[in-house]
Parts: sequence; C-alpha cells; structure tokens
Amino acid sequence: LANYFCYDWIMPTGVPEPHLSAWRAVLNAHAVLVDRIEHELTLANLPPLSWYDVLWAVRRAPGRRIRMAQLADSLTLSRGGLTKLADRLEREGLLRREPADDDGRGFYATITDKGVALLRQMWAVYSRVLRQSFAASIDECEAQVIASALARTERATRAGTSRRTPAE
Amino acid sequence: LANYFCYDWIMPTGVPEPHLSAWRAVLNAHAVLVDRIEHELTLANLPPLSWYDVLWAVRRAPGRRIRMAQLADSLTLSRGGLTKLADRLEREGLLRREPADDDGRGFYATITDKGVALLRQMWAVYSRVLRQSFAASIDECEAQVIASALARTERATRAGTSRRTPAE
DNA sequence: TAAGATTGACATTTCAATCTTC
DNA sequence: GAAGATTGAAATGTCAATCTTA
Repeated sequence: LANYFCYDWIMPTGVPEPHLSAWRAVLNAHAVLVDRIEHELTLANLPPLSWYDVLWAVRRAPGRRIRMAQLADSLTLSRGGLTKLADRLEREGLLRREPADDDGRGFYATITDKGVALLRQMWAVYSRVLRQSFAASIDECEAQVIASALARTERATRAGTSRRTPAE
Repeated sequence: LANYFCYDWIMPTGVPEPHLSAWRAVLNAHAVLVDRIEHELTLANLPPLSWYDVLWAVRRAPGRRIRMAQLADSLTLSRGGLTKLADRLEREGLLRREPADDDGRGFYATITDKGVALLRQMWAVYSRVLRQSFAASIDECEAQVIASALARTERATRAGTSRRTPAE
C-alpha cells in the first residue's frame, strides 16, 4: 500500500499544502484500490489487471483492432513488454495478431470471442469493487470534481512532457 | 500511460457514470504523473521512485527508524521484495539495518546522512513536477475535495478488505 | 506454533540490439 | 536512414520454503 509521501516540512518547494494532500490521497487511494481489485481477481481465479487493460483497449478500439505500437503507448508498458504480454494472451486464445494490410511492417491486435467473454467476467469483479469501495464512499458532486480536475492534470502533463520551463 | 478503462455501456453494473469517469481520471492522471516523475528522475541521473518511497518512509518514521515488516506493509511491496530493495539501498550506503534491541527476530531500517541527502535531491525533482503539472492545473478547492474524498475511499477500502457483503 | 526476515525459483518488465519494411 | 515489431540479457518483483527467535 504505497506511501509516496512528500515532505514539504523538510524542504519547502512551493507546492501548496492542499495539493500535497491531494496528491498523497491520489497515490494512496490508487494503491489500495488496485491492490484490492487484483486480490479479488485472484480469488475469482481470473488473470491480473494487465490482461484486462490490454483486452479492454483492443475491445474499445474502432473496428475492435489496434496497432501494436499504439496499444503499447496507450498502456504503461514498453514495446517489448507488450509483445510478450500479447504472446501470453494469444497462447490463451484471447487475442490474435494479424499483419496490417496497409503497412507490411505492422500488426493489428484483435480480440477473440473468448477474449470478450473473459473481459465480461473480469469486469463483473472489477466493477463490484468499484461499487463497494469507490462509489459507496464518494458522492456524485465529488466524483465530478475529481473527474474534471484530474482530467485537466492529465492533459497538462501530457502537453508538458516535451517542453521545458523557459526560465530554468 | 495506463488506460484501465471500464465499459459500463457493454455490461451495466450499477456504478454511476460520474464515478466511472472519476476512477478513469484517477488511473490516467496517476499513470501520466508517475511516468513523468520517473522520466525526470532519470534525466537527473537519480534513482527510481521506489527508492524514494523507502527512504521517505524511513525518514518520517519516529526516531527515523522502522521495522522491516512495517515498512513493507506501508509500501506496495512484498516482504521478500523489500529485503532485496533494502539490499540495494544498503549497498549504496543510503540505508542501514540494525538488529532490534527489543526483539531478537526483527531488524530496524535506518537512513544514513547520504540517504537524507539523496532524498532532498529527489524531492527537488519530484516537487518540481508536482508544481508544474499538478498544482498548476488544479485550484485549491478542487484539491481539498480530492484529498478528502479519496482519503475516505482509502479508509473504506482498507476497512472492507476482510469483510464480505452480507447478501451475496 | 507463530512471527520476522531472508533466500531461491520463477514470472514479468525494461533496455538495447536485431530484423524487416517503409 | 527511420519506424514497427520481436528477441535476449539483465533488473525487479512475487511466492513458497527456510531459518531463527518469541
């Protein structure tokens, strides 16, 4: 259960206290919930979240297919890591890789019926945790604030990934 | 960049839409920010966040020392995993392990001066990302809502880890 | 017997090198 | 030469087994 605690009281850095508390809460809630979901999946004899992430990303892609490189970018995973994860999923008959018709170098990942069925089973467990732990402890107004504020942070962080602060 | 997307529109599960959006935002913001922090640490020739987490947990503990088991529990790490991580930190002179005076089985992890110095260097980089990406895109009111709501979720999830829903 | 900590076997991920196609 | 994908080596984490002490 992660504690990436910050410590402004040791070395002040100009990050306001409410933001430090908020970041700490994001880290802790994320760690606790992900642990809990993984735990419940294990109890139900289902694969880990990483499999869910891949299957879901393929399922929701237009045409239910997506290029390997794009898939890796949409997950927290390196190219090589995705190749091996896809190997395992393909071995289980959950995923297929098909050569791209328009680009001889590339491959499309597609999901099988068995993959879709597994996705439903996993989502049944996953969503139960969200209902009992997340939705049960947060009201709708708070949920809307969290959604809009953190989505803004995500965009700001992505946008700033390549640039540097001018005066530095 | 993680996308643990949910998909209520495929299989409704009673999780309200605002909460699904909020959870999605938590996952994405967490993934993007952690990636960004790790990236900046690498650019600065500093160790990964996992080292920061350990050093910080020891630094903030009363007496600047903490038992190995308690330390592992406070992080997202197994016992064995912590032992090996501590081996690396000790090898670099950042951490020490001392036999517990009150319990012959246990060990206290303590942080060295070199460890404290590294912690400051890492926090300088870490906090810069928080300032530029997190604090810059969220106002104080939102930060307070995020902090209180997600802390409530954390407590609810921890409390519910061992119990089951009665009617199930 | 149970708890704290470590170890070894194993699974997973990253990184750099490679191969193929654009 | 650059991009998409795979591969092997090395790093890191988990799990079960072990050892020591309570």
